[in-house]
Amino acid sequence: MRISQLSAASGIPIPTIKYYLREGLLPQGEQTAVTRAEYGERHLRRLRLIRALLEVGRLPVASISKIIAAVEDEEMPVHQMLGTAHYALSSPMEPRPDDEEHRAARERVNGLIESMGWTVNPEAPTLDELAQILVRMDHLGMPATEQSLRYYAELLMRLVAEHEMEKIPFDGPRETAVESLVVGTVLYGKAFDVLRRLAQESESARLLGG
Amino acid sequence: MRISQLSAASGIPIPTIKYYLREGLLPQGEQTAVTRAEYGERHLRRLRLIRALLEVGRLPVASISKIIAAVEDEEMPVHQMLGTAHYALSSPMEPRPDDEEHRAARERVNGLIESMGWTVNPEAPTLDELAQILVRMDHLGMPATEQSLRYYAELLMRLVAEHEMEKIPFDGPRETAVESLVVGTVLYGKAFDVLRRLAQESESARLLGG
DNA sequence: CCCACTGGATAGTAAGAGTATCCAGAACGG
DNA sequence: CCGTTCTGGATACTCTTACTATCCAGTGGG
Repeated sequence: MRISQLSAASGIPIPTIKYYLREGLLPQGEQTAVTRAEYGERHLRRLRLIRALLEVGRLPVASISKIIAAVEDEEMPVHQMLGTAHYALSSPMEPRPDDEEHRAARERVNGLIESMGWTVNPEAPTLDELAQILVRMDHLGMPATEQSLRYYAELLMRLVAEHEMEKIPFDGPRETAVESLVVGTVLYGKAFDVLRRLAQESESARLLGG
Repeated sequence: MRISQLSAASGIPIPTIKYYLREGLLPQGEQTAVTRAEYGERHLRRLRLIRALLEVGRLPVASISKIIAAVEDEEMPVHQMLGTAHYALSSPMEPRPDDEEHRAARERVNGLIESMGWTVNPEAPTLDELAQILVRMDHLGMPATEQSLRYYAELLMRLVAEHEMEKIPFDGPRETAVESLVVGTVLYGKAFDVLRRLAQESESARLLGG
């Protein structure tokens, strides 16, 4: 497959594909001559992954690039790779680390993780992200109670463990497993979000009359 | 409160506040002279809402502006207002409406809504958003089954109905109820997403050894 | 009565995600 | 074997979004 065919098959313009190549999102094609390279099924698949992360996950190209670098690093254990993906998914924080409010919220988060018995890297930016959300909720006068947080956490853990992780083909090739994890993280996350809004709309219709 | 004090209290620079005023995100202060206006607690609260939607919800300013216009339109019923907010939350689609795959996925979504007995406006862009996600999942070789979708939907409905909607102060002033709804939609949605990633990391550590 | 501050208008900036142009070197079609 | 079409690679341009910066004339407190 030459670049024009890859473009036709994926629906992505050639200059954009070249851009992804430059940014390292897409691996180089197999060079068959100085001015010729051959692309394959893998490139098509990768393009679909990129577009899903971009358009559904709204991830910046730079984050996708980091995720893909981790996916392609054969040395990296799969669990650590997922950590990298999660890291890239976290909204970049620009917090004052000396913020007292944030520190207090972060303590609440630590307590939650501990009381759930979860194993989470204390360095994970996800934890600060959650703390940040708690701070905002407080500011807006609708604080989240520990009780409801624990309820949500419990429920999500059940869901992740029983319905998401078990689908990951850990016995297949590494790249497949790792892609499934990333796609699962992003697309399932989004699907969840959308379903929540639909449930909310329906419940609002029931309560308020639509 | 003059603008400089509003800026100091909120931590947002004056030019940015002026920008929000221009864009209609923030209501004008009470004009006390040609070159003087007075801002109040409401403006501070509104600024916090804006920043939460921007930084946590990652909503574009234009969408926030639409939401706020709906919030301030006293004529609009609360349920319809929530619809507007949901509309603004949906990722803007740029689909070919003649896409056969999309239509099929949309049928699956319609079926899901019906089998759940939910009341959702068939025009809601949220439905197309979900269909889009299903298409991507198919493309990436990890299709979602009707069964798991129904499981998720059921679970989310329980959660929304029993733990989110009941917190909304429908008996208070309209603006408060409506803000709670919007904040709930966005911040709870995000909190959920973050908790899901934490659950996933913990489960991954358990399964793959961290 | 004067000078820092204000609201309003206009213009400029920085980051992110492409798009467009150029170029010289194949490749295939005739 | 030769001209047209494509290609990879490099560079430069564009468009959008969310701010920032400047300017201006008009207060209003000390």
